[in-house]
Amino acid sequence: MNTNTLVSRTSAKGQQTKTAIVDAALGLATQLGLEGLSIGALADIMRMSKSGVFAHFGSREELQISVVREYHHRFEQEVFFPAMKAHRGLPRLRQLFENWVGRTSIEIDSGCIYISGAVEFDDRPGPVRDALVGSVQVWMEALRRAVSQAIHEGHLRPDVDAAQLAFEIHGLILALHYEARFLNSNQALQRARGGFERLMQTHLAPGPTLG
Amino acid sequence: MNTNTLVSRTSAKGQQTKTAIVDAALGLATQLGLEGLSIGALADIMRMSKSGVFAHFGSREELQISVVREYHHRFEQEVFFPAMKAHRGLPRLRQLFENWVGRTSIEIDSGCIYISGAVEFDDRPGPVRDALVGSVQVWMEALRRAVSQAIHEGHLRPDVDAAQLAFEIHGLILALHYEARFLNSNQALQRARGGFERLMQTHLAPGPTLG
DNA sequence: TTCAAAATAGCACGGTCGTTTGAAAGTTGT
DNA sequence: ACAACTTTCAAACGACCGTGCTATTTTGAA
Repeated sequence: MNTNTLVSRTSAKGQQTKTAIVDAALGLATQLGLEGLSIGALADIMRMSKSGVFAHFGSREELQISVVREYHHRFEQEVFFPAMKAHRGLPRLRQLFENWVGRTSIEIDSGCIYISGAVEFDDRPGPVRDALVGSVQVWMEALRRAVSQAIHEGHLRPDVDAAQLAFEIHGLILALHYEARFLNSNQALQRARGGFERLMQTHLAPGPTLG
Repeated sequence: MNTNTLVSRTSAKGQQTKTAIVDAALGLATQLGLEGLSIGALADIMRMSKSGVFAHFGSREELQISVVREYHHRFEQEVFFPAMKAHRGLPRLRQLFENWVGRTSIEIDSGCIYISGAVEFDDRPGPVRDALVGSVQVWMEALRRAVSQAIHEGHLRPDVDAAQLAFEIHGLILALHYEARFLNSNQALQRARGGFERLMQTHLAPGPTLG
């Protein structure tokens, strides 16, 4: 019986080193950006030849896309899924934001490729940009859904515009990233948290739910 | 009488073409970022030789710094100074934001080097980063001052934290730039304006001043 | 153990980059 | 018009880039 299809022809060792390469590439990309990611530098880190690294992807673009996918996966694991354990509505939205802020804080030393990638690829069409936009939109949609649920659960006022609130939350994260990472402000974290709290207070539904 | 100092040795024609080069360089940098700014591409646009362009600056870094300074100058002219004609306090703050939003909207086709530069240079120390940080901080300080004045004029409540409010306004601009330019959202402009209005309403001082 | 397939290495190509050098062309004050 | 100076050019350098070859080593299953 033929266990191999025509496409799948990688050995166990192959996949193993490939994920190790993507791992290192993600580390490089969070520091230098997806555009700063070079196969030569990656080969040095991996102690491999350039062509050895290259063969796993076939092109630099494919390598960049692999990095985007890996980042997407980690973002899901560290921000999205843990927050799903919180109660639907305001608690989950709070947890979502807190996880997001936590990740952004960690990334003060390393950078977020959803942010750096947006700047690098906003004028550069192609599959890398498409992968980036796709990942970001999945996450944005999840955020919007969490806001909507907080409204429908009666935690936030029913006249709140979910997309508008998500936009403003996004802005807080972007400002946190900007001021902490670029301007070296050590107050940015509390500013972002404070902004979120004020945002929630403003939109809180009246009634039995306490602030 | 010696009219020339040791350093100043540029002719009228020299300055003229230099500013023309910086002009073109700014256009290139707003599209491709300061890192994407290459002397070869610039020479093609100017129909000059690479070394001809290069000679005006002595190094790529100096060219980038010249671009940052020119951007700073235009930002002052188009955002800051016009808003100073509005009445001190809330009207001036509103005008400041509106001019900023207007510039960011225009830059949806071209990019803001205060934003792209922050991403490109947040991990790259050196004189270019220093110039960028300096310019941004001057502007941020001006924004904070405008908020403070709106508080002291009695337009905003006295317990408002000026730096916190400036942070949140900054976030709205960043989100506008991100979603309009990268995600191609055509609602981002109204989202940013709406966020600002809600921000003002929330912090408005009670009393004779109407919303 | 053998053998085909997969992984990796070595090397070279064409390209772009910032920068240097040295000479030619242009400008400017006298 | 001449001389001093500035601006511009062409060419080349060394470094790095992604990529395409070919050969070698390693893997994994029969």
